[in-house]
Amino acid sequence: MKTEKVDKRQAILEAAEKLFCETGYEGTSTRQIAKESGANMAMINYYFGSKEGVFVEIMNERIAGFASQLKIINEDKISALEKLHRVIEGYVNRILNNTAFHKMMHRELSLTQRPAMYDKIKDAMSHNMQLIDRIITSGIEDGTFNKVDVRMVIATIMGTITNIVIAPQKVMPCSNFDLNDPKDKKMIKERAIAHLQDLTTVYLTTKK
Amino acid sequence: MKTEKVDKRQAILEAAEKLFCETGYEGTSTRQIAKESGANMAMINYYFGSKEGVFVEIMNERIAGFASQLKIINEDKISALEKLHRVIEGYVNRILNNTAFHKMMHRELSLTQRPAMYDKIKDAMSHNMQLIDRIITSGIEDGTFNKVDVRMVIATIMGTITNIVIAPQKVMPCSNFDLNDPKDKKMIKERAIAHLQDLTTVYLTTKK
DNA sequence: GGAAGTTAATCAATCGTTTGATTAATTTTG
DNA sequence: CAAAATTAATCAAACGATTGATTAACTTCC
Repeated sequence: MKTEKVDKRQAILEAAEKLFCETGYEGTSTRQIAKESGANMAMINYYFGSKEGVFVEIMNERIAGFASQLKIINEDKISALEKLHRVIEGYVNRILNNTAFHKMMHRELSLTQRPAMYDKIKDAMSHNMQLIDRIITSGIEDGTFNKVDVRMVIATIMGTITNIVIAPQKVMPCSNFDLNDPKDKKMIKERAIAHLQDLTTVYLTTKK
Repeated sequence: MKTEKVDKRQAILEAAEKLFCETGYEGTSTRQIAKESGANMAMINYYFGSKEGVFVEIMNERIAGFASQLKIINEDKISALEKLHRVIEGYVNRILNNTAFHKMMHRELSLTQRPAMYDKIKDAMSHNMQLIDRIITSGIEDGTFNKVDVRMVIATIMGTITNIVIAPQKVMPCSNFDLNDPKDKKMIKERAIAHLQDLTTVYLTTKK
């Protein structure tokens, strides 16, 4: 018949991610997920075993997507500074294209409980960190970068982006702008990239 | 008798804050709060009306405490850079002395729901933002600072600190350090302050 | 004695999960 | 090929447990 083959499994994942982002993991009930996805409640346990199973699956898919998006930045042709700039650009774009998920990820990361999720998120993040660490360290070693606190510089790069996503009203408190509006998002992206590239250039390469 | 006058009201507040920090607002039950504080469950509603009332009271007390701690930085004697450095020092100390609360605050801030709390936190934060904004803007106006994206610089300062608190393993992933250990905390504080002061000095005052 | 503080018991509502039955699709078999 | 057997997907209903909140009785203290 009219085989409008709606993939309920996928519908559950998408509805759950939306709800987890909006109201948090604990704040979202399986009944809400079922209603939002148009699936029966039992389908959640049928496909994912449990509510937490849904969450884990969302994380797995996202992290896998992120990892595959990780480009090979280490072309020997370009300088450490250029590599860093590309990482910043990629990182800003990635996170600002998935603001809701990124907020959720940080929320769960800040919970001491749920150790499985914590480790999963941590591992995914530490990979990016090591990438940035190697770039900055190599720049220091070949003398193009100043000797700086590498881990703190990384905290600055990641923290700046996260701050923009989590508290956008803090960046432009007066205006009624919206990260969901593509026009506003584009503008914020450009500002963030320009700022971080400028900041790192000045801080890492200015000879005192 | 041994009138070790235990203030149940205060005990509830302290237990609730501890639990909210560890397991989140939704993840903490009133029964847990009662057990942890040694009070009867009805005491929670007797003193605070509701579970959310406890949360609001915690926020109110914390924010009030923070506001009173806000020193008058605007002595005309010192330069904009010096003012900024003092703000950084104060901000790092304040947040790293209340890491658990700060984590909880950010978690709640990242939830679209609970608008009352959202506004309360936002207002408390925007006050600090305006302070930093005024300092940087005045520095730009009198020519001692470069023309920078002020809001992005603020995002960098706040984001860096938050990043350290929320994901400490990202700062020192290899070592088994602990922000609850006073020795480690002191070290991280000093590194964060030194880094942010150095960063802002170089970025804001280096003539291109 | 009366207000404030405290308690155990209980409330309706909601939680995540499970059940048994039913339909739809696929595979096996004669 | 077609009937039978098997598997996958879906459903409404209900499960026991837990939720935040409230009640009414009791104690403490001024």
